[in-house]
Amino acid sequence: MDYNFREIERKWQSYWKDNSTYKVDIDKSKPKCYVLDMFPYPSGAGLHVGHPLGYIASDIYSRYKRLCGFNVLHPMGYDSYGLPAEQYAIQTGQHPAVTTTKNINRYREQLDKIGFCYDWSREVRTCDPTYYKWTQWAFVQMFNSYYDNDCDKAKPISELIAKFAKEGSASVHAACSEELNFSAAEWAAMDEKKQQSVLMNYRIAYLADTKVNFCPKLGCVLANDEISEGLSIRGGYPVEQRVMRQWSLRVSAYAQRLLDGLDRLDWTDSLKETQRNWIGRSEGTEMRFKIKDKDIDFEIFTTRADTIFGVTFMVLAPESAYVDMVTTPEQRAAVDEYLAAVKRRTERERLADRRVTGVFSGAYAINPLTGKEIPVWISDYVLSGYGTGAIMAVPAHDSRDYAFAKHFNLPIIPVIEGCDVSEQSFDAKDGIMTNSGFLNGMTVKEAIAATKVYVKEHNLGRVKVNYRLRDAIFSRQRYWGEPFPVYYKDGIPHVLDEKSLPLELPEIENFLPTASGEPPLGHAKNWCTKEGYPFELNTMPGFAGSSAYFLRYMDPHNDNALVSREANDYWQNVDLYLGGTEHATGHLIYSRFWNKFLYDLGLICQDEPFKKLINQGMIQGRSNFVYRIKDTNTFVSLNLKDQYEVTPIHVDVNIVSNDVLDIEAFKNWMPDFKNAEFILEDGKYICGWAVEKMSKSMFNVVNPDVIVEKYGADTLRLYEMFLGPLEASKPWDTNGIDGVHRFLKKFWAMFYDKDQLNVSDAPLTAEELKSVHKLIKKVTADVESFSFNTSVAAFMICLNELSALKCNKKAALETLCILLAPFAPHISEELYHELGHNTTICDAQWPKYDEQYLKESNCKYAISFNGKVKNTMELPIDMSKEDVEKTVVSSETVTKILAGKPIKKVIVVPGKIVNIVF
RNA sequence: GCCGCAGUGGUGGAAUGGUAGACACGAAGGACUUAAAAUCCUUUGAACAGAAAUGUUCGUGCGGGUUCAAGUCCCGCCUGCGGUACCA
Repeated sequence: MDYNFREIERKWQSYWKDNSTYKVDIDKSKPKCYVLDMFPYPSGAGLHVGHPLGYIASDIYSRYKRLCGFNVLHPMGYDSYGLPAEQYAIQTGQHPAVTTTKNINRYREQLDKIGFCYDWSREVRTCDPTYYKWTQWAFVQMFNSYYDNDCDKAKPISELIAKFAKEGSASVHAACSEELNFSAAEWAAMDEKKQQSVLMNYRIAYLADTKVNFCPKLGCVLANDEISEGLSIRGGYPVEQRVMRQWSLRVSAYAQRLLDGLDRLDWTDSLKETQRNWIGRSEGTEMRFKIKDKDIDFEIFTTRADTIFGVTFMVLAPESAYVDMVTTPEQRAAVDEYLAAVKRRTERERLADRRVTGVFSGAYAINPLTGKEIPVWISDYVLSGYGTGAIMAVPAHDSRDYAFAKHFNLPIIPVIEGCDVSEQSFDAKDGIMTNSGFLNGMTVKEAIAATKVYVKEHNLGRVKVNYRLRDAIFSRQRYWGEPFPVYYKDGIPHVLDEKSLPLELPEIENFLPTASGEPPLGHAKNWCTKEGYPFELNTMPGFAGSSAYFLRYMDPHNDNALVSREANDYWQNVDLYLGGTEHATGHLIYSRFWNKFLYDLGLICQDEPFKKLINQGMIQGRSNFVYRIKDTNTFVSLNLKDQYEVTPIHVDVNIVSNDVLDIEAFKNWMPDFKNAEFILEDGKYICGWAVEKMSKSMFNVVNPDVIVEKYGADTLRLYEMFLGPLEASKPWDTNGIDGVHRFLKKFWAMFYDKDQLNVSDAPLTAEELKSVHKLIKKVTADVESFSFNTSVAAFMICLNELSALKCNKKAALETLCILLAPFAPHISEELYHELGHNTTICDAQWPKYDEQYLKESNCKYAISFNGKVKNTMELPIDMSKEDVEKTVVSSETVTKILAGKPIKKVIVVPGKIVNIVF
């Protein structure tokens, strides 16, 4: 019987399903291992061949760990709330609930064909009320918490209220939007509304007027990580700045912990670096500048306190509150005009057009160190959201200040010895200070430290750490998301109590977003509490549901808690997390924040959610082209195309095989090509190719179902791994798949003859044992280090060796089955079963290799002369270094090659090389 | 600009400082076959020499260096990819 992968795969997939083979429960007798894939958005396009890459890798690891005796949690679910799902629904004119269910079913169907070992009984969907109850619950916890900077953790807001009542704000060091100062008496005097608005300043989930990125086309605000270069990542629509009353999460309170936590994680350096950049810690000095003749001082932030003697002007961000305070009557008109012009510009225009603009405020500030008067300008190159929204400008040593100074003809004073600032600024942080009073002669580093001390001693400011990381804007003016468990009473937001959760998303007819930003939930009927208090109309963003799903998998059906203490104590956190790099600054920041918050509340036992993280590469498309001769319906093969004037046309890669076009299929592909004619080479039409993004419009989408149908899931799995290193991006190229398929056919044919297994009970010979143990060693090491491509190659080598030895022995097959099971579970399961086992291969044990079989009796030395290898020689393995040297040097070949030349040195590396230097 | 990663045959890609190109694809030749498919075998980095076995030289983006020995380590470039950016 030939290798009938269709029947084998169908058989085992239904067996695993019927017997719940991969269902896991807490089992304290075994060590746990939690292997997780980033769960997918069920998009309308279904899975293409790139999606399963990471899933296959994690599946291999899960199966391997299971065979090693671990109790492996390997779940899967769907991130089904949020923009992508809703956009798809809008585009197809259907209700998102309908399309989401449909898409999920399609995903599941495709996933099932690949033979994953997911425990589907633990599936979660973020749009399911039993799931989002816990998303809402977490929000309530955040609303009821504040961040205490003294203990560096989140605490109940009730403790803060008690402190306010006792001693006012004096002893409170909490993360907040704005520093407030009030006494216990003042607190007591505040009415309910005032107190609530003060508390809002401290809550971890808070409501505030915030400058947001609003995308009119999506009808919705977006978080910073959802935007790139002024355009929305989803859809690529323009984004503008607006001030809106929005819910936010105080992620910034966790900036330092998010940064510190990275050191303890087994993630790639590049990903950690991306997060470090995103968090953007910068240590500097906050300094107070007085305005001349006015009782105003304002603070600036700088990392280059050393350059204070080079300050020649100040710049305020246009949105800064100081603008209004410092502007002189004479300059009022000019300033107003400038502010209006800035406001008109969209974020995108501002980014695209970086011309220097600005206006003089009329005011002068006093340099606190030199006492000199310096003009105060207003310009949009200073950002209101970073630092204090005001800077001291040192044109000699900052390229932006330099451009501004040149444009407006402001003085430039260099303060570092020997630098030339006639053409450009000198930004480097090294050199010796000059023109700088008491700093003269110091290095930049010393000067920064000295200035900090000076500023502190003279009470001119303080040392300050700034972070680029902003609070996460948490409201979306969209329908398809978690409703906030919030109602308004006299305009004051209140959260629902736990018993009333979940607050279910109401059915509405018109769920379309609006360009003005009115939330669609405004259309919902009776969207209020029993008492008639209106509910919040915004919904939560996409990352809400994905921020704690890894915890829910531990205990997915628990009605009383997000995760029980018992389940969390056992499963702890994710041992291996697999997904794309695109989540580096979004999901992977938010979920770490969310997890740390729950940890602070003592609800979970680990403060980092993902111990090890691997980013699988993207699979790009490999497009094929045909070449149409201009103004004809004739197509010319690739290598002849230069003789004609041709237009390349994308052709569906599914009708091309090894770059050879299926001409009949092409004629039937589109009506236009029905009567196409061809100029062939060697009787074939060869197509051109290029690597592009995998997309429908390039006709280069390859669907995993098609591969499974043609070659089987085992071949697909092996091939995706064989394609190259897991972390590398690579084009999908079907050209090599035959080789992997051939391997499985050979494997089958070697042990299966006619209608039955043809294996002997004979023990393995030394050579066979060596081959098998070499494989065990290699595959074990490779799987541990995620080098799946080289382990596939190792299987092929071993099979070739055994085949050359005509080894169709039971002992060899059994070991091969177990080793191959993680990679190609169906064929392994079938052959394992045929060997007489009546349990699944999951009950087998990963084999251990034995060094004694790998030992060689002889050892091959490479003999090199001056580093160049000229010969090899086999010598007994137990020979001493000295004896090897003697034997080699006295050997005939060496004597011949040396021909009497004197030997300077002989280097012997045991088992490897003998180098003779002459 | 800054940060990170990479550059090896016709192709995808292997190589704890120790015989570069494993394994696979493709290609060429051969076997089986009426033929094709499938399968199997041989060759396959380049150049030169040789009837042949084989030998010689050159070869991991470029230029230097360390070393008996460098794809691998160090310094200086070039190119490509990814991230990020008026962040003071």
